[in-house]
Amino acid sequence: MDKTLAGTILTIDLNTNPIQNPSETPPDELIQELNRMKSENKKLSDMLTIVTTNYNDLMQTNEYENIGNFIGNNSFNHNCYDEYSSPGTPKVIKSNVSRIYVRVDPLDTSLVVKDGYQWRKYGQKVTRDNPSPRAYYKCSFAPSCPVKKKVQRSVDDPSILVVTYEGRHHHHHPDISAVSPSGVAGASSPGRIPIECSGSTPSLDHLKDTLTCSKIQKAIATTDSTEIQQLLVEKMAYSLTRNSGFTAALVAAITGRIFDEVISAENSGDIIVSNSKAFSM
DNA sequence: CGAGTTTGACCGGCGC
DNA sequence: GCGCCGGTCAAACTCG
Repeated sequence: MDKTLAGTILTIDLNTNPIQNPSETPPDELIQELNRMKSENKKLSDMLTIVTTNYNDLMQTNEYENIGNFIGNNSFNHNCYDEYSSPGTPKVIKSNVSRIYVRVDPLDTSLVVKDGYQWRKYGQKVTRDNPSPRAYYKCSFAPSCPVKKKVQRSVDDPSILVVTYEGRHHHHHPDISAVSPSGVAGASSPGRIPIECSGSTPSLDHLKDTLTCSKIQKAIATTDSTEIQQLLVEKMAYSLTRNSGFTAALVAAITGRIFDEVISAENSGDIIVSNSKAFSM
């Protein structure tokens, strides 16, 4: 278990399995920006602000449907969800609908995605445009919870499950510890940033409940907490790992910067990581 | 025995 | 109006 921040970021890089979209153009501007910031030895908070701005721009200008999350078998993935309608239709924002992708074992025929919530399957159907069946689930944790999800294998790549969430959970995450080996949880709630903190502080709990992608910048602006900033770095790094070039640049830039701060803090006796569990893998 | 899954039937929206 | 298709229902079934 590597509990260092640098280890966390590197682990994100190793565990993610970005699938390149052929139409995707590498965010060269971001790579250059990160390299420039690192060379100028900018402060982490400054880097976050700039990266977040570019991150939001990237998310808003993508022509293809929003990202997904690419992970190993039975792991949990998380990301920042834009809420688009299905591909092929005009880019219309559809409320409370999001889609993620999960890489699974192609030989595993079960349509099960472990996201920490409890789901009840209520139907399965073979659709016209995809030979693999689509499974329908309702959230069973809270009787009144309206959230549904649909799980179906990608027609292009059977090793990828396409999970479509509809609605938002209006209850707390039922089992935050059982979600993933990384201990990162809460991402099945569309539009929310998955943050887990074993030592709950009011500020972190507030973030956990209220942060959305559009609020990242505000959060950065209103907090001096290195811990929260690091969580945001993790969040953005995860989302941007679609591009291997950018991933490498991001990891190099941010981990280099964080490592510098950690080493500096250790030398000075300051405690930077107040909640190591949030970063442990 | 209760909770979850399976699966065929049914319903409603949409295009022709 | 009709047929197609995605989504949902609900009885039967399975499992712990």
